[in-house]
Amino acid sequence: MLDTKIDTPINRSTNCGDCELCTHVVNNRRVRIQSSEIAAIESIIDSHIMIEKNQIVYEAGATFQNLFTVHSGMFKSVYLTQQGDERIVDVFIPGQIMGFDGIHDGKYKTTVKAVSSGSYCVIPFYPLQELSMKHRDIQTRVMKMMSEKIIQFEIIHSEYNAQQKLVSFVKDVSDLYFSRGFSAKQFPFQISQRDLANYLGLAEETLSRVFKKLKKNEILSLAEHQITIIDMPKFLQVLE
Amino acid sequence: MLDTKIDTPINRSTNCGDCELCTHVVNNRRVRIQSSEIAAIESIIDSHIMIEKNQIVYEAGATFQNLFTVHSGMFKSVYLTQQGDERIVDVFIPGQIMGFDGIHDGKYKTTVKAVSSGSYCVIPFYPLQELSMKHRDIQTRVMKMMSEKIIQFEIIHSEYNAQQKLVSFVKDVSDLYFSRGFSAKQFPFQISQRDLANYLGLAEETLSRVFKKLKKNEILSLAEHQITIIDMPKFLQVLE
DNA sequence: CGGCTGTTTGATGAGTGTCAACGAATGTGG
DNA sequence: CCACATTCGTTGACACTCATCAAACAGCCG
Repeated sequence: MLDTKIDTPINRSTNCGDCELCTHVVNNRRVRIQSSEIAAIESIIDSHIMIEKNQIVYEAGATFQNLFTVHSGMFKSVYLTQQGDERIVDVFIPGQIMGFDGIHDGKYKTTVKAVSSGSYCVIPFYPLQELSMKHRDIQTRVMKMMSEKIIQFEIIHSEYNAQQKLVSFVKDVSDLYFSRGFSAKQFPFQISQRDLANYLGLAEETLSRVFKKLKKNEILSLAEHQITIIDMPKFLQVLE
Repeated sequence: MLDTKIDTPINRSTNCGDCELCTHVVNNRRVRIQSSEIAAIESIIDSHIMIEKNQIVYEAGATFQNLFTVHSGMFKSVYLTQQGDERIVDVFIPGQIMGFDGIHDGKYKTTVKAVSSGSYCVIPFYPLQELSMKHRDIQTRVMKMMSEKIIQFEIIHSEYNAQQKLVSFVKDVSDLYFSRGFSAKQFPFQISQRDLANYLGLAEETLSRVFKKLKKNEILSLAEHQITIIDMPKFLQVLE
């Protein structure tokens, strides 16, 4: 993997037409779909809504109407268990689509909140479906995005130890930034260790100890809400 | 939950028009979509292909062309890790759709095999897409099924102990049978404990001990490839 | 400055994985 | 139909990862 570009650390964002709806990955790089279709999509979306930390994008139980795409910042999807505790089931970074869990029965199943301040776009679903009836490629894109999410979950459901869980998550974020032209080795990381531990199914203390160990072994460090992958080969070796 | 019907144990199957493509759940029961649309779907599918235990429905890496629906029996979806070991990432029973992991980039990501002998139907994807361009409801059904799968994975990714993992799986199977008019308390269960342990992320020995404990506590028993839920309230209590 | 929230550290134990071995069930070939 | 091989499930002993509890520390904001 090459490092082509290192830019300002906080809230790097996608341009319109760069989210998953309008792009797909070829050789680790994002490529746009046809511009006529992008124009059609742009005509229905509502762009760049600013949001503060901990504010809500959509709430579990609310009527499903929209999909959303992250423009900048990081978002978390929270599921409330029957026992009443919150479990973070997904984390989103710029370009990713949120809201697929609402399609099934017309109600969102999770609550999505901003982890840090950021911005997002609104994609009204029924207009999007109208477009899908006319543009086959748009229908295909939506299904492909959902398929990708299914694959992501199939493969996550993996038997990793604590260190591998963390490294695997950091690698996913790294890959996503890289596919959008940012540095794979250094990027913003605003999610709290508490939230991350919850998402990875670990105790907060365990996660803290794993970070410490990774820093001691000069593999990875976290400082000022910024991840630095110190030694990429060693980093990747953790997952073997 | 009421028990309306107890039938022969092995290989109970769905009728055509009863799989997830043509039905949705209302109040724990499956209801069919419009018959004109079912007819359209039936015109493109290839029905009731018999298959023996361990035979392959589709293989990881093969070109995506079809979705599949289980008609009878049980199927497993196997992912080959980079280290070369097999992890079972999903399990399917009658009515469920297989193959969504192929849409994303045109290649299946997992291999699907029959756990027991059974039968399945083939749904060619591009003809299905053609239908979706004309029938909005069909497009919606496909997206809803994918959404349901996403939700299923979001919620699985849960922090259960060994006993809860098993009970949760058995409950999912029970619910699915019940929604199709079969007994919720007694149903066929042909998957091997090895496969099930793999799927649940447990050691085979641990799973065996959990079954033993559940039997001792008169909650659940497994005999002759048949699950019996002995005490439904106690059974459900395990998940609290 | 005090009161948050988020992170770190240490001590301890429960839950599971691993290893080894055996028994039960199932399949196979003569 | 029997003898053997193979897969599948069971049991016990042990080690290890990680959750839990308790407490202190660091950073941030009013």
